[in-house]
Amino acid sequence: MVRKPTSKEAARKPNMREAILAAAEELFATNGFNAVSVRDIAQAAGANPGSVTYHFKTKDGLLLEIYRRHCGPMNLRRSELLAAAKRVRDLKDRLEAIVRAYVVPAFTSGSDLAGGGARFTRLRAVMSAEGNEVARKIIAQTFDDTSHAFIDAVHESLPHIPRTDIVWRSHFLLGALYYSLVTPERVSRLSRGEADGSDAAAAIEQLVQATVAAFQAPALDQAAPARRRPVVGSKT
Amino acid sequence: MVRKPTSKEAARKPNMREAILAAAEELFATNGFNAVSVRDIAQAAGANPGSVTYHFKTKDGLLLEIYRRHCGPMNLRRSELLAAAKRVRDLKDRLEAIVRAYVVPAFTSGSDLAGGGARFTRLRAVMSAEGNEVARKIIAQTFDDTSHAFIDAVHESLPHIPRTDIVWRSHFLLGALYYSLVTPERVSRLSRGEADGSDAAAAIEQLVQATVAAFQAPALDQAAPARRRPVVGSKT
DNA sequence: TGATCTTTTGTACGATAGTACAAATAACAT
DNA sequence: ATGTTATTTGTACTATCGTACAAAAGATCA
Repeated sequence: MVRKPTSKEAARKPNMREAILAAAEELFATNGFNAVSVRDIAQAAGANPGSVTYHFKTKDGLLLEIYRRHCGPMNLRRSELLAAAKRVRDLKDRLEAIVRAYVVPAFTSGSDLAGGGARFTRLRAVMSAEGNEVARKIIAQTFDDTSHAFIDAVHESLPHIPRTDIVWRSHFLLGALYYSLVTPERVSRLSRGEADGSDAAAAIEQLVQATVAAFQAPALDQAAPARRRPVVGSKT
Repeated sequence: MVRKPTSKEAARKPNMREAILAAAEELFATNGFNAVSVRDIAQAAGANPGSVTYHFKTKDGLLLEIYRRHCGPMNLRRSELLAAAKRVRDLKDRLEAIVRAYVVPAFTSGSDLAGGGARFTRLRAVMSAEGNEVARKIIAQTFDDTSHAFIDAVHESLPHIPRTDIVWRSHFLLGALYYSLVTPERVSRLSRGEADGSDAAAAIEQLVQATVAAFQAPALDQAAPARRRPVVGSKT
């Protein structure tokens, strides 16, 4: 006979574990952690709820595995791009390359995982907003090294800017990046259709351009609040 | 006996409704909508779960009321500040004043409500990330006018920048603003204690400075992608 | 004071949550 | 084919969810 489904394509789903991971990633990224039930995930993956328990033990374990899956590749990609960026001769071009090294992997995945890194980055944004404990721990111990490397690289390109300012500005970058992935439709809406918020390439270019300019802004010398500013009572 | 609690201060809580609103605001802003139960809110407010149902009917109704409470005052404040900003003579100063008019009310409340607008803005950030339906509807129909007015004002200050770019950059501003309120501790951590992420005044100054620079960045002419950029394969 | 209205409390109900676990099934080495 | 392991299914348990509702308590005013 020709070919019994011997080796691979035996079951309906070739790899249920992957299907569950992908479904969970998508659902978590768009609805948050608590709004999504294990049953929702199972259904989206065409699996049985018990199967989720089998593969990942708990719902937290599933989230943990999603992070484990992506963190390595994405940070590796960032390191590579950052190393390449630091070799750029022209100072202006170098800063742009550094920013790009930070932004691009967040949009275009750090591995061959289906759907790209945009989905995972969006998931990180949502978990961050929800104050998810599992995510917080992983984030701090996995991304801080990368963030520091990025901040240092920017600082080397802009030695006259205090490190504090660079930290703030790179924080703004991450916030802008997250928000672009969380509510892209707002860009389309506010631009009255002239721009497409879910166009990753456009988002990257806009983000890089804006961020480079922000980094290059004059330092904020907190020693001299000399110049009077428009009065806007600070109640805090 | 001295004084029976005759008129006002009869009940232990002078205004339970307000206490519930405040507690819900705080809990939603830090944990998200779905992670917080009505019982959590009631307990934090020193109330009975049934009391929440009595005052707000449903959990969605409670969230709705929080928005109703803040949206008016905050947008009013923004309008006032924006109007004042548009009267600033110097062009550079005007742009800064416009940005400040957008940022400041988000941090310092649009009313006398305890805790300030920072908490409400953080709540908006979290709801946005969670894709909350109730919030999405209100946001679109309540804040879009303000956003358009802001974008128009910036555009008038920078006529040579395409409106599309302004939209993107103001979107980044909102993302940065949100993120600063959601995870201020990250700033403290990455700056190794040199900066305090929860210092609202510092956040405002940094954000305004960076955003003004971003707005002033050269336009992104999508007609000419002439100049070669560092190669970073776009998988999307 | 007593009648009426507002607010708070206590309890309960149905739905759904996460997860445990035994039985059923598929995959595979021998 | 058979025994063994890996995976999937089905079901069930307990906890908690949002919310309804009647009774208690408090406030208001004739």
